[in-house]
Amino acid sequence: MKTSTLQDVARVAKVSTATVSRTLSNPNVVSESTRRRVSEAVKITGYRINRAARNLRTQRAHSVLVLLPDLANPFFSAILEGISRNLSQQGYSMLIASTKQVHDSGERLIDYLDDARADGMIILDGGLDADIVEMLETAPQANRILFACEWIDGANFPSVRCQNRQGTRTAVNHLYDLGHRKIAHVTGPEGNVLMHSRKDAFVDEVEHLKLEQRPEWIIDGDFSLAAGCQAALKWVGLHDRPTAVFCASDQLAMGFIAELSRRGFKVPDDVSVMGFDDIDLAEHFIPPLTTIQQDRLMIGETAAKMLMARIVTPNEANSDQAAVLPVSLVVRESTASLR
Amino acid sequence: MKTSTLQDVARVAKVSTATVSRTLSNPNVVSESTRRRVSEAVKITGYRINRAARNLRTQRAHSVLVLLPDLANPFFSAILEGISRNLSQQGYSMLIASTKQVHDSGERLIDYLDDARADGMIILDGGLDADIVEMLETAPQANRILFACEWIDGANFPSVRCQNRQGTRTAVNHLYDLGHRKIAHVTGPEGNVLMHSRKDAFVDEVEHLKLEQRPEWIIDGDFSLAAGCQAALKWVGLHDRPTAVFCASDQLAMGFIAELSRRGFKVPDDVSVMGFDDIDLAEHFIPPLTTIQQDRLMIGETAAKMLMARIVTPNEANSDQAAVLPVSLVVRESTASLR
DNA sequence: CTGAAAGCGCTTACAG
DNA sequence: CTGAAAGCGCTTACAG
Repeated sequence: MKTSTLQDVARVAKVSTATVSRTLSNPNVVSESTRRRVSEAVKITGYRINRAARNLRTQRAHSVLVLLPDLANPFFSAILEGISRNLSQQGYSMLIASTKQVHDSGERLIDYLDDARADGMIILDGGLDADIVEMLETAPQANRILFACEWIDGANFPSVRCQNRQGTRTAVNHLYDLGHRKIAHVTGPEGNVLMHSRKDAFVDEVEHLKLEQRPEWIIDGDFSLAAGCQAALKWVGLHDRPTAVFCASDQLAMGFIAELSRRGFKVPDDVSVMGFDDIDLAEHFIPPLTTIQQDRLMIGETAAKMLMARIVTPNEANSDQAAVLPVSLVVRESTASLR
Repeated sequence: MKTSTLQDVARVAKVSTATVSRTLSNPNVVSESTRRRVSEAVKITGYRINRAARNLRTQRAHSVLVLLPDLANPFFSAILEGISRNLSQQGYSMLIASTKQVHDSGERLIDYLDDARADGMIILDGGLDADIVEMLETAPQANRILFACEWIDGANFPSVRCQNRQGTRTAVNHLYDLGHRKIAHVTGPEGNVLMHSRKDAFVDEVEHLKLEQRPEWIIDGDFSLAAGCQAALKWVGLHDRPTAVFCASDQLAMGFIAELSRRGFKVPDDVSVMGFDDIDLAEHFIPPLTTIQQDRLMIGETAAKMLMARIVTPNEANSDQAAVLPVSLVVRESTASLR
């Protein structure tokens, strides 16, 4: 069974293909009777538009590429959901690839835009190499590239992110309000924009609150469970242990707590621990994790919306260079008053 | 800056577009000197193929749709990674959508194939409505549809899955070998093929080992953390508590354990608990989870490979109707000998 | 080994 | 409001 084309519909409806096309894309420019005849013919023939043909003709791929650092990282799933929701609403498809894979396959990121596979891209990876960033910046399609969650310092791409600094301040103040005066921070990976943003805000706030600061209370991590475990060992080894620890991600916090309980420490009795993100697991963890919530669904939706605006009306760009979405404190049971 | 086309390359190389096309897709059918001239011209013009044009001409979308029940579920990320790896190797792109979203947007799944957006689809959702399944089965492109992880009982689609029955048997025997004779099972969601497959295998194996069986030792769940918590409450309420519990998913097991420790029970001291899947978190959980490992990366790769074979050579299909991938027992600390 | 030409299935000025 | 015609950028028999 051959799938039917505009021609087939036109023949059945006894109109030209132009008219069928118009009827389908802009019904109110044709007459009532034409509309009826065409929609009847569509039903009879079982016509489905051929997107490849439309894409070629309109010079639009009608799809957007989402670029992740790593497909296997569950942090991104809710963001994808948000992006996809907004995209499909506008008849766009979502293409997914990981930075690493694109690189390994010898392709260049910009190829996706160059070869008409995608009309724009949302990049969730702030760790791109400098030469790749430069290639993206100087590309003619640069205005159809947008970052979400992470971003590139110094580059001029629009971005969607959460209030990393504000969230960090809120976290430190939550611990402060509970009476904690010795607070440690487990950081994200070196070089990561989120890591720096949160660490800087942490240092600032601790200073602002006139709390004691020690270099060994800033513990290097990398957002992962494993790094959280490592950090816990460092904490255990400190002579003068902080009574509270703010971790740059929930995964870090979970690893931290896991390792501590393995060694006989209790959270929050022996130390209060906070995360950042509020991933699904956070509320089911033992103990349920106090954390800073970012609305990943909204980050995704906002990113898609901003990108689509730039794709549809490329001229009016640069009106919204960045969207910074609010975060909120979620108090659960991994933090407690200092006794 | 306009992107250059085959025409531009042809002009610079002083050959026909046909020759350029040949050189690019099948270099060894042209002469050495032509090859040199063309690749020189490609470099000069910065030519990138226009995929929309190629797709239209070749009647191939060069992309595959992966259909998830739910984008926000982290269980699938490793599978996507596997699929994407294989696909991009063959120059194919990966489109992602969720069953729910497609349905909500008023589209039909088969549209993706019908309108030349995708050449095939990998469905990770065994819970499709019967009418949708029928539409897929009777479609002309039915042979380019494949299920992975889950499948549809009674439908004739090829599928990739893990050894659900064998894994379950292995789990029960692990507990048996540790001395447990009273073993409970927390199931997946009613109606789910994996739930039935694992539950049936559980019942069979318990019977085969001549263990005591009681209806209340089969606890209804649904793969989620929350359901695991619920199940734990049921276990606590039993007069004669099983000494070991096999959960149909890791998430269930984690919820189960979390709720138990909230109530002062210790795992594995008071009860041994096992999961199924071996998700990333399993080894970092407290206690690290004994579970049945399925290789999600390989499931993804195998699915992509099987589908691509059917897309490239549609005729030779039906040679491999199902791939059943091995699982393995991973013993950690959530199970222990009965004392 | 190479070129001229047709055509994939649409959309969109242009003319009426 | 409608149709004839051009053309998006490729690939591929066909002929030489």
